[in-house]
Amino acid sequence: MIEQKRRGRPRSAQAEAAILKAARELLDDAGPARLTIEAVAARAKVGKPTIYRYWANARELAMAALMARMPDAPGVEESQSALADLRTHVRGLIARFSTTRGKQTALMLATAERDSEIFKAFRNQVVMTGREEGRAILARAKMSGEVRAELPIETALDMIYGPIFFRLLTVHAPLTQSFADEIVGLISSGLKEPD
Amino acid sequence: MIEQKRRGRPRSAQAEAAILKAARELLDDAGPARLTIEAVAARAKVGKPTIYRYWANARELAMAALMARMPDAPGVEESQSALADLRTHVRGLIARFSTTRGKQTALMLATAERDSEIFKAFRNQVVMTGREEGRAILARAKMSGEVRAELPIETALDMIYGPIFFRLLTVHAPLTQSFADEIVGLISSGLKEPD
DNA sequence: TATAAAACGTTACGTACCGTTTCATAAATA
DNA sequence: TATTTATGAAACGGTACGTAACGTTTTATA
Repeated sequence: MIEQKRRGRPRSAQAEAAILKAARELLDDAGPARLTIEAVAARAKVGKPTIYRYWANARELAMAALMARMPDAPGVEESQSALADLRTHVRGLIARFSTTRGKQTALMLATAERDSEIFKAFRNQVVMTGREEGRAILARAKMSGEVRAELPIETALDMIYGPIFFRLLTVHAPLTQSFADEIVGLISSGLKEPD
Repeated sequence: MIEQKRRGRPRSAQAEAAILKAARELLDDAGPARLTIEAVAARAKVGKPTIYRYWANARELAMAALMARMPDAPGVEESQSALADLRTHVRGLIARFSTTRGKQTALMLATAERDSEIFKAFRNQVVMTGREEGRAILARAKMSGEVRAELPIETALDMIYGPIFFRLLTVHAPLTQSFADEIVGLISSGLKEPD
């Protein structure tokens, strides 16, 4: 992809940065509900049309701002036990999502328009990359025999990410590190009486 | 509770019914986003203040309309195997929630104000009653020894409801009956190689 | 060097809902 | 009959939307 030089005045990277910065500040100060285009424009000292040139509406802008914020998953180093790595992975996941930003991210994910492009990008970045790592760990666990070969990996992954998401959104119970341990413990040993 | 006769003109049960009917129709035709007080008032041929006399805002009205719609859980009859009953329970859950109404309900749950009274009522009706049944089944499974005594029941419940909720909201994979079977299978047998 | 293209900030516009208030009217109790 | 409360209709001020028009600024191209 060669960068084709457009004819007229180039877009101001400075304006874009100011918009994203203002959006982030509004997310922190006032929450996603008060992230309005007009408020962002005022705060960033930018015209509304400039914002609409980059994003279609306030939701997309919010997702962009959150994407720029969410730290990447730290990445789990392989140890001898894949299940131990899984535990580390889930613990990290919970740590990252039990922040204000994490909650806002989950809420965004839950309420966004399902078929927009930005939603897919958002989902891919904030959910699916973490999921990739989980999938790799489980695959490794299969190889090493720590886990049975017929394990339905996708379902197992949903049983890891689903409960975290669930607690984030329904807040019926706290999202603690011990929850991570229980999830992994339960998924690895099942409910049956140990023989 | 004796019904204390109020002094003036009584509230019109007919108006309330018309409002709820209009709200349900709008949910079906246009989705939760287009359920506005003005649209409901126009459709129900009712004044806006009448609506506000019953509900504080459009979200509460939407929850009320959905509550009136969600069918109660059918209730699982006890069989000899508690785990078989659990499977029936989860299958029923998925059947009820993979409808348009189920999706709207999940969305409502995810986005509602956490501390409003109506939210608690809503959550209690659409989530917690089902959860009660799941909890009872798991307790029975403990009694019968189908499940080990140290099982963290609340976490196990989250690992049942969480994944369903997760797929409903992220739509990364379909919500099928076989998903129910996999969840129960996975939770009851764990990931370990069967010995 | 002139021209066309594109983005800029400003301002204004019409639309959609919000939640509230006012009003005359209807329906109940005291 | 007087009082009280709910009703539907209409209008209110307010917020935010998304778009269009404007003149200005910055760039590539002819």
